[in-house]
Amino acid sequence: MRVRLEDVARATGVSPKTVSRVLNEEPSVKESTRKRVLAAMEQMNYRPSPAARGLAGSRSFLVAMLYDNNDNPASTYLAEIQDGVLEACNANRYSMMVCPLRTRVQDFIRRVDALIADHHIDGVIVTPPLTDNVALLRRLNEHGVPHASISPLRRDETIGVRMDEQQAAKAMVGELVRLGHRRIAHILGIADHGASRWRLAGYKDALAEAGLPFDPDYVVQGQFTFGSGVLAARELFSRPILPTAIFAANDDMAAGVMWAANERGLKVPRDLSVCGFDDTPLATQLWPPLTTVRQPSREMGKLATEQLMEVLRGRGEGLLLQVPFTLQMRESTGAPPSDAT
Amino acid sequence: MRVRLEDVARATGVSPKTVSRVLNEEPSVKESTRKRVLAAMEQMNYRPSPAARGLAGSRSFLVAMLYDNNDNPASTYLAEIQDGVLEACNANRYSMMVCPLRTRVQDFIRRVDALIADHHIDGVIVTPPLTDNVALLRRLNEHGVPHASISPLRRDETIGVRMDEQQAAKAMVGELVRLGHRRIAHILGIADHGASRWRLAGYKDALAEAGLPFDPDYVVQGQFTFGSGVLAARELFSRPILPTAIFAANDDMAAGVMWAANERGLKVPRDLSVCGFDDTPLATQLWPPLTTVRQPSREMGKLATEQLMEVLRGRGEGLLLQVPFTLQMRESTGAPPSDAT
DNA sequence: GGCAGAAATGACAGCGCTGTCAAATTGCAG
DNA sequence: CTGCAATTTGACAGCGCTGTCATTTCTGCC
Repeated sequence: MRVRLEDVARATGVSPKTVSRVLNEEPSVKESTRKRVLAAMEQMNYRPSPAARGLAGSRSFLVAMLYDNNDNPASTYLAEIQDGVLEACNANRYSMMVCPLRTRVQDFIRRVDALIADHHIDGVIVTPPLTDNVALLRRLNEHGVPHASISPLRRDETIGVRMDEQQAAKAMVGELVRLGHRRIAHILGIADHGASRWRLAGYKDALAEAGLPFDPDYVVQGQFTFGSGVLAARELFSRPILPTAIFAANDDMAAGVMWAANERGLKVPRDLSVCGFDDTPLATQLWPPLTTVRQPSREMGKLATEQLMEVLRGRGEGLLLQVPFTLQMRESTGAPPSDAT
Repeated sequence: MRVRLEDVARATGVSPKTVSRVLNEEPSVKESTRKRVLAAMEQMNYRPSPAARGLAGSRSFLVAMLYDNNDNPASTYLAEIQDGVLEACNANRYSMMVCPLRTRVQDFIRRVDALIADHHIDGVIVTPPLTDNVALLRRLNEHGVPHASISPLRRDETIGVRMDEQQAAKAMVGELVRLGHRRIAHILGIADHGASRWRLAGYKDALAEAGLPFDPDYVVQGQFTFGSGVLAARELFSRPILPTAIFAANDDMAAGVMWAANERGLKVPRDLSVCGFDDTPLATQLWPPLTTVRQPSREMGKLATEQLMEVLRGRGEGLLLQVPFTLQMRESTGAPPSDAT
């Protein structure tokens, strides 16, 4: 039948417990013994039973990735993160479960309780916007389940990975300034998402640095969706003096802006420059292709998971890493119209 | 501590084994006993330990969703399916694992072996294009692991869910004919994908029904990607007589066609009608919004999983269901230019 | 060389459930 | 009522691993 730990023990001439120690990378095993055991495991193609390990021990070698099923960020974003998380899990011999949460439903916390109780989840990866859900985070702490966050709003007491979105937004808008734009509008994301705050802050920073005034009329609320981008752009187009560039807080809204521009007969980038944030596949599927900020989502999923692993393996506290951003200058941005004041 | 099966047994005054029987919905339990046990479970908030069940029994209550990580169909498509699968799993008290496979890598089959051996996977959901990977299917059969497919190429000996893509494609192209088009081109998907074959077949059917000739020059190879759509469209635009409508085998390629049309100064739909297949979010993020065929991916994931559950629960053989399609007529299609011959 | 203390290993029970098979209970014909 | 089969329930071992604690082996040092 199946090769068991006991079989490996017999083959190596040690006790099952010692093989177990090797398996769990416990330190108190003589190097020579470890080598022999590992060789036998390899040779016999031994594969530990997760069920037995979970039952006997306290660990399940299971990680859950939580995501919000209401305010769904672009699914491509989540899919990429999931890919990265999975990669890191596999590398560490962990398994992953995905767990969509409907935060709008009253007892979504119950789902978390059930998940943890049922499966003895060892650790959790939290994706935006759940990263800022205090009820969720409190619950995870109560359960004593370590978690790593991707782009969390708060930077203290949190491990995981982030990108300096404020700097990125500042750089993006700075680029617009460099192209000659003076009237730059911004479309906000959903109010309480960290992404929205940072991107707005970066926008303001860039204006300040360029000595441009901050005009509240040029900042319109959006919801991160294509449709909200269309509406926001229409609103901006109703201003007495039109902006020459619009920085949308994400790509979907930027796509909406381009639609609205088309609608109004504005040619991008000749009459209006448009840029977004995230660099989703959509960015290169628009015409013209969208200038945006590239965010390495896959990599971020992987890094956050690796930090979680540090904790799970008891190797340390885990860090909040920071990954670099890249500006993707494409054809949706250009110099402002020459007749612009 | 944790409420165990034994605790429920004691509270009900029956043996643990009887509680176990109730838990597993075994038939040989008197109705009155079952009710009492279920009540106690509910009242004590009993949650069975998957680890213990997996260890003692032969079942793991785990389902794996396999997908191809090379020829990745649009990630939104997979995300939707995943959502549906997850929903059905939860409803049946099963858990789900996701498992990306790199079929191009020599030993991807090993990953499947490992998955099944490690986790004692009870059943598998196979997504396109893995549904047609004979090596994979053979392996699953060797392992004796039941599987349900989503849009499989073969219709025999397979359970899961499909859509009549050929009929859908025929209807779509038929719609173009009705609008007055006579020169309708088609952009193929990746050669060995079922989706490509069916959509081509439907295209041919519609031409035949309309009494239009099939012109091989109007059928160009694509790869399901945006870029390949651009290239294919350029090729079509090099024909001595241009088509008045292009039916691309999926939305991404249709988006590419629209880009290429723009490039060439063709106005959609005035000069050229464009339509796709799948109704991904992209379809409504284009300008003009894309006419396409809606495929209920989420629903399909759910239905396929439910069929798998039928088998896992020993309630039957499972069926290959068929779901209806819907034509989404949007603004990328219209009457052909009046000067068209 | 002998001894304390550290390092390495092992014995054993038990995690929470289910499979097997035996026992008790029920239903029903005679 | 009895007897026999069908139905319902229970006793018990054991799935494959790890925690606890005892035991053995190895150090360095007087």
